[in-house]
Amino acid sequence: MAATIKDIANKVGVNVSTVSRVLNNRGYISDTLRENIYKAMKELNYQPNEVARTLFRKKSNMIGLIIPTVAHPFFAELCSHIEDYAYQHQYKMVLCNSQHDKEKERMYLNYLKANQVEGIILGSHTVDVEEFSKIGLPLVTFDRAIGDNIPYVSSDNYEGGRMATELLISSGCKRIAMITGSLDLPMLSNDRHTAFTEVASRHGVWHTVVETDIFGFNPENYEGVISKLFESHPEIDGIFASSDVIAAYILKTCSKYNKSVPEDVKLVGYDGIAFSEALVPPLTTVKQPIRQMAELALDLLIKQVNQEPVNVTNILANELAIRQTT
Amino acid sequence: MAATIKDIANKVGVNVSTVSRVLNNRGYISDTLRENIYKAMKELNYQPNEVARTLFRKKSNMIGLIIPTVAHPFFAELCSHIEDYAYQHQYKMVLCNSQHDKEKERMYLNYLKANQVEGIILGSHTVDVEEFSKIGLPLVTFDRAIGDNIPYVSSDNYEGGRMATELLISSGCKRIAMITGSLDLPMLSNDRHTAFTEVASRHGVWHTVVETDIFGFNPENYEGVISKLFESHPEIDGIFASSDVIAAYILKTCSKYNKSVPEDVKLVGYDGIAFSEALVPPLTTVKQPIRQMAELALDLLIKQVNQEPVNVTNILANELAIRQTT
DNA sequence: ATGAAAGCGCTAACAC
DNA sequence: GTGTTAGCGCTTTCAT
Repeated sequence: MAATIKDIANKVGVNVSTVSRVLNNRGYISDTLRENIYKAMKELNYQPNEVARTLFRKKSNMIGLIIPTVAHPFFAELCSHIEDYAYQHQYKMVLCNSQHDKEKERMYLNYLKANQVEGIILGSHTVDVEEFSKIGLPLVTFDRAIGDNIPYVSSDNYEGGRMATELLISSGCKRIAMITGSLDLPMLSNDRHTAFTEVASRHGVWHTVVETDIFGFNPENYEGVISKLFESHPEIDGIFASSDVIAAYILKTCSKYNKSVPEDVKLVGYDGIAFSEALVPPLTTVKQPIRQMAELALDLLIKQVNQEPVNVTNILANELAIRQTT
Repeated sequence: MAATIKDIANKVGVNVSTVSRVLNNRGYISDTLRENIYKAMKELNYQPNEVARTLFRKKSNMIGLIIPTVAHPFFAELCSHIEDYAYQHQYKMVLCNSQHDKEKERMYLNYLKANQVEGIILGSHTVDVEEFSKIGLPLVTFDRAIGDNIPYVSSDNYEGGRMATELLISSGCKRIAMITGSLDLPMLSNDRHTAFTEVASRHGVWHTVVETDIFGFNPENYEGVISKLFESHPEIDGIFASSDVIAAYILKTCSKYNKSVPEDVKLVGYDGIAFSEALVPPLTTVKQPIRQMAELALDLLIKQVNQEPVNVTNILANELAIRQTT
């Protein structure tokens, strides 16, 4: 059994409140007593029980992060940055992969609430909006506007889509396609698609859009969808992928169909994950400021915890990283 | 303020212990009372405070996972599977990225202990072994044997290295290289390297080994190291990479040096992460059973929590996935 | 400068 | 069947 504050008090022959005081540096304690108490703590290898402290203080120093899956590199990087920044702010992070499972998401929401997390960062939401509102906990979402007073952070999706599409067109593409994750979810990232069609139309460029499945990270599905596109529209000479992962599979499929990139088809991805640079050829992509997004999300969460006002809309600029697929 | 058990008791006009009883389904409660209590809970949107429960029960249902960084795809997949399996067992998971930072790792260790996690899964350890032993918490490590009674799980690194090297040689390679992460850390994955040199020597095949930096996921470093190898040994016709991420950069560098894979140089990776299939050409690799490793690790942890005996050594077989780089 | 006592929200003897 | 009480480990008035 780990030593408690009582053990320390008994050992030194003082009251627990005295020990508590040195623990929290409150009030006056004679130097010798303080020394003795520190010594006893060392000897008994004492560590304050943070659960008990949390119960009393009503402050857990813990946040929850709910994302579809950390196995997706974009979320992995996001998660890594959030954890990093949380650590700097003395917060621990419980990681929750919803797998787009409504039930799991709901369970986690309650779980987190019951465990007194101070707030939740949401990169996934399949559960109904009301369930979030009634949770009564500070919330920040990624790429989802789910309520008038729930702040969200996202990259400038429309502008990102615009840049990608303009680049394709200015590079000489005449027949362009967009391959995107499901557009069924009400996500801000759907603006990438809006921009694509608007820009292509404005330039009078032939274009088409194909959606992959809803689960975002399903390679078999990607390859099938892309192959089908190449079969039905062999003349396509430019593709905008809504994520770098999809772009990687496009690259793979191009190789299968003997199309060289960027000569036969040009390709632009989205996200700017680390792997996009390792691809052959290195992927031209719309680079989201992942680290800033992560830090901003946590800042917004902490502000809410501290009852400070926050902006609901938080859109960060992307950077077009022109590499060798365009 | 969230409703407490007291609020429910007051509302229904009973004692808190009665409410607690229905909460925990203990003892006899008249049906009508039970109904009333349930109703009150619904109305007040009551949720038991798990922090209070943890304090009393001395059971937090929480584990800690310490890894170098979840931004590395291998750890991302591992983490995802651990979380998945933990959820199935009613455990929550605190994610800790040590970034190979001794101080951060140490802090997290204490943090987790103080927060009464039931055990820790360690995919990173820069801290001294004694610090782990004295933590007095169930522990399971990945790829690291840090103590006689601390169970570890790993893939069969030697056998993996052997298969990879034999494949290179049987495919006709005459001058082979291994590019590996730092060998300075006392990790079991170093056996991949041992196997490489032993097998190559036994076959009388010329071979060389180059180490990248210690931080495992540093692209600039990878590219430099690989380029240097190609400059000094242009005749190399086979490479074994100690991770798929490194293999991806080798592929990229091959393209830079106009070496075609697998014609000019053959390549075998290690890990079997999702991305290895998306590469062009799809990467031949030693596929670790990541999901099983994750589940086994948690099983071992839970067994320790329940005071059940466990095997210290837990080595799982790899599968050689022969794709198109050999 | 230190101790005594109450209480954070919940559970579990022990009464009756 | 239900209430009373003590206590999990800690912090914080309020005394002295």
